[in-house]
Amino acid sequence: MASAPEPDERIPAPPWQRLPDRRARRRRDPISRDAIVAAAIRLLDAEGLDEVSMRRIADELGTGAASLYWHVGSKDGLLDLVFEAIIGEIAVPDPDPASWQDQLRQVARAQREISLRHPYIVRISIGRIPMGPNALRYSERVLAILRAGGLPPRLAVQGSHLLIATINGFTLDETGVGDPPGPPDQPAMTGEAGDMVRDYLASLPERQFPNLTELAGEFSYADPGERFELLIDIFVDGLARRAAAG
Amino acid sequence: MASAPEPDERIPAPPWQRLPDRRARRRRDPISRDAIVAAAIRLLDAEGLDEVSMRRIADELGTGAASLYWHVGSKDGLLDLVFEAIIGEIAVPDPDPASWQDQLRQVARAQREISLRHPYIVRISIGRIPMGPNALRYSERVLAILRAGGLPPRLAVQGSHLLIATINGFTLDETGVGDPPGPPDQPAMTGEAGDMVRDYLASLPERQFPNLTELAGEFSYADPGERFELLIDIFVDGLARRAAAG
DNA sequence: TCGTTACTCGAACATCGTTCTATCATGGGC
DNA sequence: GCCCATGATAGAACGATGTTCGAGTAACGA
Repeated sequence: MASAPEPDERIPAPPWQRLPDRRARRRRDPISRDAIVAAAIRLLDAEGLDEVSMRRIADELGTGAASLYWHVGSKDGLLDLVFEAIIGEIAVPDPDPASWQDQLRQVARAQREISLRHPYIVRISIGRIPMGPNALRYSERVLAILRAGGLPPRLAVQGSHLLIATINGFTLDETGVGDPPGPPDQPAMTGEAGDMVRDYLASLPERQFPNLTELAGEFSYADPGERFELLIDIFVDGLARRAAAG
Repeated sequence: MASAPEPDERIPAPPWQRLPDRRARRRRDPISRDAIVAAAIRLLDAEGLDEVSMRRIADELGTGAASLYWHVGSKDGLLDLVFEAIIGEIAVPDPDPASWQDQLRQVARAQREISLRHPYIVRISIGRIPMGPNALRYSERVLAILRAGGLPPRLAVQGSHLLIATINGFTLDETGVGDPPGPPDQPAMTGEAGDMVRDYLASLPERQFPNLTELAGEFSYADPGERFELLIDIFVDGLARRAAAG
């Protein structure tokens, strides 16, 4: 590319210029829709869903809350954009008929990883029908894998739907308790809190809860990763059997 | 099918309980802990989660919002009680080793029915570890079924956990959109909204979304009941295979 | 009868999402 | 050159939320 004079190139003011001294820093970084979404995600990751408000996001950008509304319309609109942006992070492999089950497992793990990196998305997704470009691309590519695997139309559509919902249920359980840096007034299911649950279950009246008391140890020893692998094993196996039977 | 009439042994309160320890009711005034919970559930069923505030509940009882706090401590504490009350509605059959898979299906259907009758409980349950007496009874009885089916300890615990989470994921999807209770019990993804989704998917660029455009029809004709049966088939089958293998 | 305990509730506080409106900056048409 | 339509900013305020405070009331044991 040669140096053709572009019409909209902005020439920065020379550093020695002191004429427009009236407002030295008048030209602040323009807040854009993308900048707002980025700030929101940064804040959500760092502080959790409950700590994020329009005013907090605006603070992060050095402006007021009212300014955001010109760009994103509402908090709900902003969360739509956040959801779309995050769903765009998930990578779905190109379909390979020979290994569609393994590919489904890959997709499941990728979705879980995203849900762990942004522990609020499942809660954000709740009232929303995901129909942005990234969401459509995601659905399209999951469907492609299932169809390449030979699933009939209805089973493919239902299967992709159920896979996503199932992972969401798991992730909701996994990330539901405890915002990232918040003081654990609610015990999470790991570590110290897991011990608390185990001890409490073990302390129950044995006559009334024979299984809970006997199996209390299993509750504290629950490795989420292991449990997730079990879940996708169950799901993918079951779906494959269903596909072979149909 | 009904809950077992066990001798009511005293269950100690879990260490993270957030309710005030008030068990003495001196007067027969219209306001009591039970009355508050009942009013909250009535209001939640009628108007949906977003429309329910402490002031609205207090109005329903002919008093002020501040009066509720002496009984339930906080809104979160009240929702704990609501969750407990609703989980108490689920009936879990007595274990029968010969038909544990069918019994699991029964449990799954019962849980879904509760989630349809009170479309807000899944969202209420999110930050909560269900450890009230009714929740414990529920877990205990589901565990009993799985153990009677011969599942080893860890698989039984993980399986019961995963079953509940999976159904929650499904129900979240089913009841997520349309918070106010629509007069028809038909979920939100059918009828007019389903047609809208189908038409939109069909209108997408075919080159970029070959599967979505081709299968658009399947999206509008999604019967939630059929899909749920598919889900529990997949899950129970997969779990049974896992039990036989291990 | 008195005092302590059990309970009620109006008023107020902080915070939330959102709207209103005044203002600023800038670029294109005269 | 000027001038105004337009894109964009942001302070102030509205109504609603969960929650706290504290003064008030009723009832029972002593």
